[in-house]
Amino acid sequence: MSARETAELLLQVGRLVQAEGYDGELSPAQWMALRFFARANPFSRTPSAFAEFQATTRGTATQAIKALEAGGYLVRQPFKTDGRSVSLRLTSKGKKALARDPFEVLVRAVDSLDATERTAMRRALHQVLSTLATSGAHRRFGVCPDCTHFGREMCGNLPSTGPSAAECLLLGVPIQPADVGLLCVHFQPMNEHREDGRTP
Amino acid sequence: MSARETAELLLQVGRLVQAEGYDGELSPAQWMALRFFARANPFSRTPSAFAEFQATTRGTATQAIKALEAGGYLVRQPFKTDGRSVSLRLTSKGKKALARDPFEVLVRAVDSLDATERTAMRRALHQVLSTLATSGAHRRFGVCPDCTHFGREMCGNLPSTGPSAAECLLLGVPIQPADVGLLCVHFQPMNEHREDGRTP
DNA sequence: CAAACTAGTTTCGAAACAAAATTATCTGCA
DNA sequence: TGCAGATAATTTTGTTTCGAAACTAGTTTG
Repeated sequence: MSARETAELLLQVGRLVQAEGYDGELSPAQWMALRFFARANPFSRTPSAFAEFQATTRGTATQAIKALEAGGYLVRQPFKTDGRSVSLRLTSKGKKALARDPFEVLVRAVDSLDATERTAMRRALHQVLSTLATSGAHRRFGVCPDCTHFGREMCGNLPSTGPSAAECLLLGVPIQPADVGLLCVHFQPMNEHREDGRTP
Repeated sequence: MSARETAELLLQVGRLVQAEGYDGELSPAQWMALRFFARANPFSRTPSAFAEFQATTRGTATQAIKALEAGGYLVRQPFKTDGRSVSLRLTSKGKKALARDPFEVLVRAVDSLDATERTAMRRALHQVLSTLATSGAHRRFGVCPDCTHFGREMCGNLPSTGPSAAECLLLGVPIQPADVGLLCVHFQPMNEHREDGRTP
């Protein structure tokens, strides 16, 4: 009983925020893309990653990106290692636009909650998202500290290695300190039983 | 910091559920309409009320309703008191369709939370919605027990009036016991300071 | 080197949308 | 009463978004 009511409230919030997204310079999908590329780590700033994040198709994702690029909010940069992939990055115009993001009203609304309520909600939402991700076919995005593949190297005793470097164990590459808080496509949540037989 | 993260999670859930809505017989907007008319009280089963609930225009709302009517999920019935208004009602086919609502995966996900988490989230969402509604120009929908206009008549001492009837003080009409838990357009939340000068 | 695969793009038709115009009905005011 | 303005719903129009499928180009595998 209460579950249905709560779920309806969740949907209401989503719908309301999406409706807000129509005012202003960008469309809801374009705002979403701008937000994503602002929050995604270097591995994840690709059209495919955004498509997965947005739970849509690559074709649709391309169109939102194309519009943002034409408007001067994003610039593309081909990968060195893989000629097929491109990396999207926010321009200064893109960064400035984020300050006018209609989504900010939601951030402020959440901010007006007191701290315990906010953390309770965050925990609950995390769990709901996990449940949804396993029931559907969608990938979850997360940040390094919550990820199985995150290798914290203790502050290096060897002077050659820098002090306390982070590393992605999946890709075997170092992670810049500034990037550990960004979203990643390769995110694999820790401490989760996988009931299905999927191999990641 | 945590507020932004939490807000992003909210948006994620919304997007994910909307994407689920594409599989099956109805479109996301149509599912939303079906849900609304199943949960709205007799005053509120109109195209205009749905448009406000959905934060969209009346024209768009009409189209979703038209599709549902053509599919045999809804039937219309003109109001007696006002020749302009129509009341939409779910057919048995509409009710059966609700059981296949893709939104049910979210209900189940919320249901997998433990009780304290769930109520905490519900309270938090309520407050977020209130904040959003006052910041934007949107009306909140709610149920009688939370509404200023709800008049609980103590169980009538006069034998002529029925035992413990509910009444809407705004409209001055009795409310069926089955309807007090349904959504209402005329909902006015209790115990809320209005900082703006709006007169309801 | 060829086949299979992957990243990204393009194209196309269907649906959803907002905005404006339209019709019918109701309300208020003289 | 009669007329002006408001309201409920619909229709129309043009735009945007979306998914699906076809397509290009680079990469990996055998």
